[in-house]
Amino acid sequence: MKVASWNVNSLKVRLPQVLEWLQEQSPDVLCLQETKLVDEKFPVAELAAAGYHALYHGQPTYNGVAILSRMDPENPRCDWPDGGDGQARLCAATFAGIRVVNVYVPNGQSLESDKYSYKLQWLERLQGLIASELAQWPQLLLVGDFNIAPDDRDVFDPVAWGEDVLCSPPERAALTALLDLGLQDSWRQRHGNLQEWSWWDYRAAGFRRNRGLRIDLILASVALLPKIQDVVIDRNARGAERPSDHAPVFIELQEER
DNA sequence: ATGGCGAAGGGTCTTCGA
Repeated sequence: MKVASWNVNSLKVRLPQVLEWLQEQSPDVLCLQETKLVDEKFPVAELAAAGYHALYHGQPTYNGVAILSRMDPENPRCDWPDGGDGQARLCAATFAGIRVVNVYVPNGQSLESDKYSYKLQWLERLQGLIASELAQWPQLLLVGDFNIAPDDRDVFDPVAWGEDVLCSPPERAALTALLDLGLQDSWRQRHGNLQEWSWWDYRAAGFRRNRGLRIDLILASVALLPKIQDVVIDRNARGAERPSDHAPVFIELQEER
């Protein structure tokens, strides 16, 4: 099974690229972040024509997440048990017994911002949600745009970036707390000390100069670790005409037999 | 050289992203 994650920075703009990528890579599941679409405008028909079901959870202008899948999504859920806070940043479903939780973690803006404390609160709530999901589905993938570079190997210039937002100790501790539930950063696990990025700033020729961060992650529960065949960041998509600033990331799992 | 791009909504600019 192939499960992918991609922050598309507006599905309205990026739909042609998404359809092309689905055709080219044929993932079983593609989790999207920053769709920036209200549900009424989600391109259900175009994706169905490409052979994909869609579970989507949007809002006007900001955020928005979706899960596209070959299989019908089982036990779908969007947002929190209490109904959330109006920010469409989470959806989940089960495919062939594997729970896929798709998140768009708040950016945080700066350490002084209210958005930063919201980010830390959001991550703490996510920890509770993942604990309960794991209890029900030991085979779990937590994927998405985490807006956290796990450590300095995931930053093009860690000295310049320092402990600023995306790299601050409290954010990294929140990520560690998630991992401590029984998850691993699958790309890092597979690739040792390799340095690749999943996001490059639109400004300052970030992609051309390969100045980026690895903030789009696929966390796999320990029950899935023996099944991992490969984990890939597809930087080709970032070089497209009118690209998202994020590249797709995907994991390939050995099929049950 | 600390700003540079891109998207959205609304409207010729502001806010946000990371």
